[in-house]
Amino acid sequence: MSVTIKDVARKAGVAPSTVSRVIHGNPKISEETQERVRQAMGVLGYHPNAAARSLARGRSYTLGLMIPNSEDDLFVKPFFIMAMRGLSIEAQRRGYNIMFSFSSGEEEEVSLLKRFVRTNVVDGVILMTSRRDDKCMAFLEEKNCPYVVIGRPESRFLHALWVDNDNVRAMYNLVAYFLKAGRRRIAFLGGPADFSVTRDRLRGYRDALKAHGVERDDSLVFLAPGFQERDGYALAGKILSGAMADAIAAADDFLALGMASYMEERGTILPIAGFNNTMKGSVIRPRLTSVDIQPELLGTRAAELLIGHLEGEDSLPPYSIVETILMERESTDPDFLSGNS
Amino acid sequence: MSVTIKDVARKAGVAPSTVSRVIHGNPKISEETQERVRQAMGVLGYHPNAAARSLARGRSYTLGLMIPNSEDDLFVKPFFIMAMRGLSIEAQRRGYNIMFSFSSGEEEEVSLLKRFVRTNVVDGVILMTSRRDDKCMAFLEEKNCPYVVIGRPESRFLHALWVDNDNVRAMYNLVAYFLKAGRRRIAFLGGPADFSVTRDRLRGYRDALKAHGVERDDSLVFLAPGFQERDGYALAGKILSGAMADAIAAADDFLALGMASYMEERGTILPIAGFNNTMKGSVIRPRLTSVDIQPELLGTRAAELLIGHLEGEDSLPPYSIVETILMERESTDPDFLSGNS
DNA sequence: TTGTAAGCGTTATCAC
DNA sequence: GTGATAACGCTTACAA
Repeated sequence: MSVTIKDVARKAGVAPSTVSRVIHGNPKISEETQERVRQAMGVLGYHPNAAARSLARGRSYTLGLMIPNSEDDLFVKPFFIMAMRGLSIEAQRRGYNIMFSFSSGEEEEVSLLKRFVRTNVVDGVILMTSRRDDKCMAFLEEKNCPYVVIGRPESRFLHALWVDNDNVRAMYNLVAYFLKAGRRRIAFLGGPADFSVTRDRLRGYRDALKAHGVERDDSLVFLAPGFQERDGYALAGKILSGAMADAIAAADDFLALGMASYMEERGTILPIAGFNNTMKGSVIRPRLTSVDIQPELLGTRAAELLIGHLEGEDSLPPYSIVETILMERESTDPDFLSGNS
Repeated sequence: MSVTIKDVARKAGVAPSTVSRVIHGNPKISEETQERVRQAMGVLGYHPNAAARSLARGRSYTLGLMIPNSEDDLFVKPFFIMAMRGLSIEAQRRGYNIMFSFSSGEEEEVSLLKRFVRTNVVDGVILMTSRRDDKCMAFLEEKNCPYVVIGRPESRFLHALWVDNDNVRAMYNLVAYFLKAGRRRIAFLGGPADFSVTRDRLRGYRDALKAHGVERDDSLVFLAPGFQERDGYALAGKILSGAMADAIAAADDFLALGMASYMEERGTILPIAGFNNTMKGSVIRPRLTSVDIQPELLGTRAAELLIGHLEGEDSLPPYSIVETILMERESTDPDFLSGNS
C-alpha cells in the first residue's frame, strides 16, 4: 500500500539497512549516499511505519494518559485541558504520542491501564491525580511501568515520578502578602480536609503566621465540604459574624467567589484572594487576586520528567516543583477596595 | 521480554496460528483446544502485542484527535473535555484507542495530522471544529483518510463524516417557546456572523417568527463581536434602549449572562435564555434557561460514526444530528420573574 | 480442525 | 561505509 523502506532502498540503490541508518542519523554514512537516500525519500514521500518501528524497537513512543472521571465538578475547571495541552506539546516536541482514556471510577481506571501496559501500547503512563491508596500506582509499580503523577504520591510508591506545586509555600506566600499589607486576622477558607491540597495550604497558612509572630487562632480556620461557589457562600456568614477577620485567604477561587458574593450582598469589604487564577475570578468586579498554579506548565514538566526517564536521562530528579504565581488584582488592593481607585 | 503467542502455543501444545484463532473466536476450533489455549493464556498472563498486531493487520485500531488551540476562550468551556469523554468511552467500547494532539494554529494542525496519517499511527481522524476552507479536511480528503468532524463541513468535502446539532431547529424551538408564552418582540443576541452557529441560529430565529406569523424586524437582531460575557454586557444597553424587546434569545449562555447582569443593574426584568447549558448559568439567580447541545453525546456519535465506517458498516449515514434539550429554568419563568414564585 | 510458513515494515547484528 | 539477514510478535493463506 504505502511506500516502505524497501522502496526507498531500491530507488536509492542501497540496502534497507542503509536507509534506516540515514533516518537515524548514523554518522558513518557517506555524505553522498545520505543525499541519495534523502532524495529517494523525498521523491517517494516515504514515512516510516509506526507499528513496524514499535515492533522492531520494542518501544511504542507513546504515553498513556488516564483522565479520572471525577465525582466533583472538576470537568468544568480548565485544569485538565490545560495540563493536557502542556503534556501534548512537550510530548510532540520529543517525538512521543499520547493516548488518553476516560475512566468511570478507579476500578475501571486500573483495567484500562492494564490494557495499555500489557499490550505494550504505551511506554509510560501519566496520572492526572494522586489518590490515597492509589490502585493505579500500585499496579504500575508492580508492573514496573514508568509513570508520572500530577500531585504528590504517597511515599511508598518508590518509582513514582511526580510534579506538583509547593502548596505549603504558595499559601505561605499569600498569607505573608496579607501580613505585609498590615492584616493580622486572616481567615483561612479551605476545601475538604481529605484533599492534600487543603492540608498543605492550611499548613502554609499556619507556617506563615508563626514565622511572622502572629498567634495562631483556629477560630479563623474554615473548611468547606466542597470547592464550589456555593460552599464558599454557605460558610461566609459564619466567617463574617464570628471570626472578626480582616482578610480572607481562600484555597480556591470558587470558594473565594462565593464568599465575595456574600460580602457584596452584605456590603462588607474585606481583602480576599483565592487559588487557580480562574477566568471568572479575573473578570468579576473586584477582580480577584489569585494564585496561579500553572496547570499547563505542570503538564509540560510531567511530560519532560517521564520522557526523560524513558530516554534514560538518569541524572534527572524524580520530581519537579512548579512555581505558583500570585496574580495581584483589585480584591486585595486597599485603594480599590476603599474606592480611591 | 513479555509472554508471546509462541509461549502460549508451546504451553498449550498447539501452533501459534491456533492460538490466534482462539483469540479471534474462529469457530472451527474444537471446544477442547479452545479450552486448553485459554488455560495457557490465563496461566501465562498473555496479552497480544499491539504493535505486532497492527503491523500484521495493517490497522492500528487507533483514532487521531486534533484539538484546536483556539484563539478564543474555548478552553474554559467544558465542551472539549465533554466531547472527548464521549469519544473516549465509545472508542473503548469498540476496542479503539484515541491519540490526541494540540495544535497551535491550523498550520501546525495539518503537519501534526500528516504525521498521524503518513506513519499509519491512526486509522481515522476526529476534528473538533469545522472551519471554513479547512486545511485539515482538504488534506484528509486528499489522503483518502476516514475522518469525522464535530460541526457541519463544507459540502465540497465529499467524504466527511460529521455530527452536529440542528442549530436552526434548536433556536427555532427556543423562539417558539417564547412565542407560546405570549412574547412577540423577541430579540436575537448572537455572536460573530462568520460562525456558522450564529448564522444557523439566526436563521432558526427568523424561521420561527415567520412560521408564527410575526413580522420580521431586524432592529431586534444583535450580533456581538465575541461570545464572552462582556460582549453580551456591552450590547445590553443598545438592546434595552432601542429595541423594545419583550424577550431575549441569546445564542450563548455567556452572552445571555452578560446581558442579564446588565439588566439586573438596571432593574430591568425580561425573560432570557441562552445556549450551552453552562454551569454558571445553572447556578446564578435567576437560573438561566438554556439549550443543552449535549457535547458528550456529540463525541459519542462522532466515534460511532467513524468506527462504524472503519469497520465497513456500510449502511451508515454520513452524519448524525444530536438533539438539543431545552433546559427550562427561572430566567424564562413568568412567575419567578414577577416575584410570585 | 489444525499446522506450516510467508509476510507485515523496521531495526540491529554481523560480516565484508 | 554498506549489505545481508535475522529478529520483533502476530495474522492469514494454503496445506494437510
